Amino acid sequence: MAVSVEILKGFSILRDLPDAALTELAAQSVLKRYSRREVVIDPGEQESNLCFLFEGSLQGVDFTLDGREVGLYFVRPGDFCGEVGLFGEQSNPEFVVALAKSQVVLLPNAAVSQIMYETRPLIQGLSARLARRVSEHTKQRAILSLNSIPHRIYRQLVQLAGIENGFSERIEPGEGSRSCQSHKVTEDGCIDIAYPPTHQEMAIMLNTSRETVTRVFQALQADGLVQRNGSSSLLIKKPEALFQLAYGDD
Amino acid sequence: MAVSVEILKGFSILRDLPDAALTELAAQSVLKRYSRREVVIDPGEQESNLCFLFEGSLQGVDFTLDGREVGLYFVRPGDFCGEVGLFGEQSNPEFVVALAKSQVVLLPNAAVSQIMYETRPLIQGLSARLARRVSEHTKQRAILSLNSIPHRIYRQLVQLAGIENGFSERIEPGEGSRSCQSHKVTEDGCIDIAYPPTHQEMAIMLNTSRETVTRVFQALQADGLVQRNGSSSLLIKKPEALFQLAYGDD
DNA sequence: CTGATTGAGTGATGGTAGTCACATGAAATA
DNA sequence: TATTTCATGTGACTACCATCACTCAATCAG
Repeated sequence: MAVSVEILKGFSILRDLPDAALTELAAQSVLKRYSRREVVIDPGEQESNLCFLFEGSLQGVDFTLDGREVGLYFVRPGDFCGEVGLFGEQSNPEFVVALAKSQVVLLPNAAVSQIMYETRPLIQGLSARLARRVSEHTKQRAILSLNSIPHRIYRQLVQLAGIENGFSERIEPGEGSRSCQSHKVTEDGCIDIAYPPTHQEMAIMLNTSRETVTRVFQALQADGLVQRNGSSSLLIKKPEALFQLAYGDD
Repeated sequence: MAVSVEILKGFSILRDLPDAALTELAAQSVLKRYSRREVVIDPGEQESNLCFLFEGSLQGVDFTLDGREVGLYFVRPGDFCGEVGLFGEQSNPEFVVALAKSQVVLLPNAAVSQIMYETRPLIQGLSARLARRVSEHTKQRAILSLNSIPHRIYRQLVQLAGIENGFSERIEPGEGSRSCQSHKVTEDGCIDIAYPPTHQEMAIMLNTSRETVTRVFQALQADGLVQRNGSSSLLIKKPEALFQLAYGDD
């Protein structure tokens, strides 16, 4: 059941932990496979975990009273989620579901919360993650403020492609800057988004309807900006043009 | 310039700090008055502060490229903001402006970040605050997911009135449960919201236009649910009815 | 006391996208 | 291979609200 220390070290937040702590954590953690649509974090459960995504794709979602689904954030390989449940009284406020077959390393919250305040790099990493999550929420909120829904979709795509800081500096094909990237740059300058969200999943992130997402994608495909390859890959064929659409002042 | 230790102790996160740390912090902090519309936190500034709101009302806002303003959260007396800038590489991601004349205790970030990892109750309180901020973002995101804009406004009002958990248990008039409340319950069961946001300020929180907020408020006033008393008080006259409107399944 | 600024109130109008109702295609499961 | 489920594609219709262009009232500064 236990996971090797090496695997844990693959996640940046755990990299600088003392070996003793790492072995301890590794002994209590498990690697679990999830299939599409499976619930990874359920706020109802009292036993919650810190979830490190090894492979696949997750989404944080909230269900409102009227049954509507709200998309909160995506989790891509190399990142983790479920850290909010470690702090404060209440458990994690939202659900996390798998968007695709995924492999997740589960660290029991109890194990982490026991040592986190004693382990400087751990609490440092966790609170930095919280701060980053706030920033991401803010960024997403800014996207939602656009009242042109196509623009929301363009921006979300820019986000997913990881070109939100422009496309000026040339990115080398192959390995990305992070440990595991979810998007790869091909030789001809296209960006390949692995396990892209479905239209429905994008719709709930952007507060719009599935049909509208479909229509916008149709237009983008017609202009040759993006291209679907089955359900596991979305190709951004003209990143600069997409960026221009998303942020251009025309 | 310095602020008394007693004032700092009025804020729950600082209450449990050792006296030595408190005196140290008090020596470096200042109490500053802001008038309406003044900027309390500017992400551009490198010198940033942790801002404890003593009196008045603040709002976190983001400005998008196209000049649109986005409302992120309200800060009410007794609470603080600016904690995101303490963590991670980047500074605070958003602006905080005063919605009304306010008094704010400013703790320089540098002073706090120097000691926070050594001071257990401090890092504990700060990370709990971060977690709570994430939860609040999520809650606000759920409000935004409503596609009926009147409903968004009803919910925001319920939030401001502090009755988001229903109005079943009787709240005693006078003092609230927290140290400083921004809403008071009057003898006849009304709720008085102090320093309420303007229509424009609500509009940017709810991703709608000022005019629409005005029209919805008109309707609410016509039905006798709410009432304005000048610019510094908004009276919720029928909290149950408002709650029903916000969450009723009819 | 007076002009200026800021917040609130109101009508008219047009575009947009949500909703409903399907059809098609592609996986997954039997 | 057959059948079901899920994701996508598409049209028609209409409600809703953003926008613009104002007025009015209150508050503030000079």
